[in-house]
Amino acid sequence: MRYRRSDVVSRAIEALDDYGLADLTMRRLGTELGVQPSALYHHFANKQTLLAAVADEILARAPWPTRQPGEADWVDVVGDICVGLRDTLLTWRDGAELVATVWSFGLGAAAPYERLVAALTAGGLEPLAPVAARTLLHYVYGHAVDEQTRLQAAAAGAIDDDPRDESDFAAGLGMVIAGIQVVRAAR
Amino acid sequence: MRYRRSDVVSRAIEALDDYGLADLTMRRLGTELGVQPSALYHHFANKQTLLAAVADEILARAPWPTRQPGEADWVDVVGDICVGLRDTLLTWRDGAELVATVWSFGLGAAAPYERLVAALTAGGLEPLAPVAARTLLHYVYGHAVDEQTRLQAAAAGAIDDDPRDESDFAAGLGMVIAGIQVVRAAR
DNA sequence: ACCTGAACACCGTTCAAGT
DNA sequence: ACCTGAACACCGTTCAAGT
Repeated sequence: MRYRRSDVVSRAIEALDDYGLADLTMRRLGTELGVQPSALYHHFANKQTLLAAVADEILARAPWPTRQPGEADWVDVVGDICVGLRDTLLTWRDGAELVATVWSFGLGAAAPYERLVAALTAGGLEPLAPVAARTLLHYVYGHAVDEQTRLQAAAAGAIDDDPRDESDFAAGLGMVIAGIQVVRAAR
Repeated sequence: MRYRRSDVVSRAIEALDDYGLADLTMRRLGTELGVQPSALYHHFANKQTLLAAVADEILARAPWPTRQPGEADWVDVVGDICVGLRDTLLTWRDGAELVATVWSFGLGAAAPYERLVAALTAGGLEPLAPVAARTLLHYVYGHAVDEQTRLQAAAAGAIDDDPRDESDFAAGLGMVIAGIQVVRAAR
């Protein structure tokens, strides 16, 4: 019954996918591990820290985009990052909500931001890179949270299923990227 | 000690501003009103419904933009709506988080979306209006949540104060609006 | 180093009963 | 119509003590 920090994180990801973020409690996770809830506080200072580790692990398991900064147009590299991020968020139940929250609180999940800033900087977007990266992330997280919430609400029968397909995400992403190109050209 | 639904909502807004969303509990709100927590369930089916009513009331108290659809360029009307929405969200503690969540769950807070769709439609943006409106809202909510979270984290001394001024919001908003213009012209 | 056991100070929600 | 009182099934977190 002796666990390492990484074991707890792995189990937490499974519990997230099985029960959802609202039911990912310290007590339930303890039960899942066959351990008292208080034992978790040996590995993590508090629940927020544990959730940050889960968000980071979700991002670490994401596949890396094939086209690298420098190899291709920044528009393609940035598009790859955003599409890949969205896929990863939707892979795990409540993944978008969790990662967005952890990032907002500044506790972790910084990888997508850093990758976007790197791609934009390599594309010569400095000094616009930070604003552009955050704008892209706000769009991706906002869209993914909406989509995931709607999917679950529909599954629970709470609201009628109003399906918006993947082209919806691509359309909005196209707008944001086009906007970045315009502001860049206007400088 | 007899309250109407609207009295409860008003008190809930004050409690939100005083204690924050995490501490806006049914029990605390009951105490605030001098009433048992169970009494609140006479006015609202559950906490989610109460929070939706609070979000709607926050939006109802927001000042309306001066320039109306048809009177001015859609770019200005849309800009007014987004700036006004951001101001309203930042006026109340955790306002951005609350309104964004209620909207995501489809329980309320639909006014900004409807106003944006109307402005975009009046500007001849159909059939792009719904995608454009959601993209704008994802940006505004994402940015406002970030800003509010950072302000509170800094106030609590959790993270160092890394101030980003209002021009940061305007810069991102300019990108999104420019992107909408591009996609429109490309059709 | 890792965990137990017990406690503290809370939650949202239900429901019979009161006025 | 609006509220009380009591209960149910939970929370996150702390901390002395065990191995």
